Amino acid sequence: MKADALRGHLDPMILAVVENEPLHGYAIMEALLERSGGELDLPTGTLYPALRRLERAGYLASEWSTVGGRKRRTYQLTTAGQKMLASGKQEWLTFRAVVEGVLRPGQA
Amino acid sequence: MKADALRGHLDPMILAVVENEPLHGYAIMEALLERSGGELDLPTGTLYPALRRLERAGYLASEWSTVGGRKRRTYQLTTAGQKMLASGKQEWLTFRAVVEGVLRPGQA
DNA sequence: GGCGACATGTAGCTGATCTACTTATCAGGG
DNA sequence: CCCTGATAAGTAGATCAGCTACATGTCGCC
Repeated sequence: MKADALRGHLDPMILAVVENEPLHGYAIMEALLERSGGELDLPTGTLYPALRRLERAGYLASEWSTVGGRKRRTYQLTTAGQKMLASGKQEWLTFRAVVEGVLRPGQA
Repeated sequence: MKADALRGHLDPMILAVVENEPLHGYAIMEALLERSGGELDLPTGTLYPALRRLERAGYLASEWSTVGGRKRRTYQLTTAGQKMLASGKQEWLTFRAVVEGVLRPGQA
C-alpha cells in the first residue's frame, strides 16, 4: 500500500482505535496493525507526531504513567474527538462513494 | 471532502475515465465531476499537472487537436497505463479493507 | 462590449507522511 | 555479563501531491 494513500485518512483511524478504550502510542500501533490484518504498519515517525497533532487539535487528551519501568503516554478521546471521529466516518463513506463512482472497480 | 483525502487516489481515477474513450483535460474534469455525483470538482491547477505527470510516467499519451478554434490535448491510456489502472483498482480494494477494518464504520 | 463557458497551463505554498536517528527499560539466551 | 529483540517515545529533515492564484486565449450570446 502506497504511503500517500493514507493521507487524510489516518486521523479518523487513530481516533477509532481509542474510541472504546484509552491506549498508549505503542498499543495504538499494534491495534492498527491487528485491525488492518497486518497491512497498516506505521513507522513511529508517523504515529507519534500524529498523536501530538491530534492532541494539539483537541481531539485527544494524554496522561503519563509508568508500567514495568517503562513510561507510557496514554491517549483518550475528548468530546471534540468523538465528534471528529463521527464526521470522519461520514466523510469516509462519501469518499468511498466518490472513488467507486469514478473507478467502477467491478469493471475490470 | 478534504483535499488530502485524494492523495494517491487521484491517479487511478484519472486513468479510469480515459479507460474506454480518450478525452481531453477539460472533458476529464467534467467526467470526474459527473461520475462522482458532483463531489469531485478538481481545480485546473491540480488536474493539468497531474496529466503531465501521468504522461511523463508513461501511463498516458497525448495528442493535440483543434476543435471549434480551441486547442485540445487529448489523452489516452497506454499499455503501461492499463496495467497501472488494474493494479490501482486492486490497491483500492486493499485500502478500503484496511480503512474499514480499522474504522468499523457500521459502529456509530 | 462584456460575461460565462471552454481550454490549457505555470509558480509557489502547505503539510502529512516518510526515513533515519536518538534515548531508555526489560527479558532471555549464550 | 553482554547482546539482541521487544517495549516505549520521541525529533529532524526530506519529499511531493494537491492546493491557491494567476496568465492566456477562443467562442457564443445578450
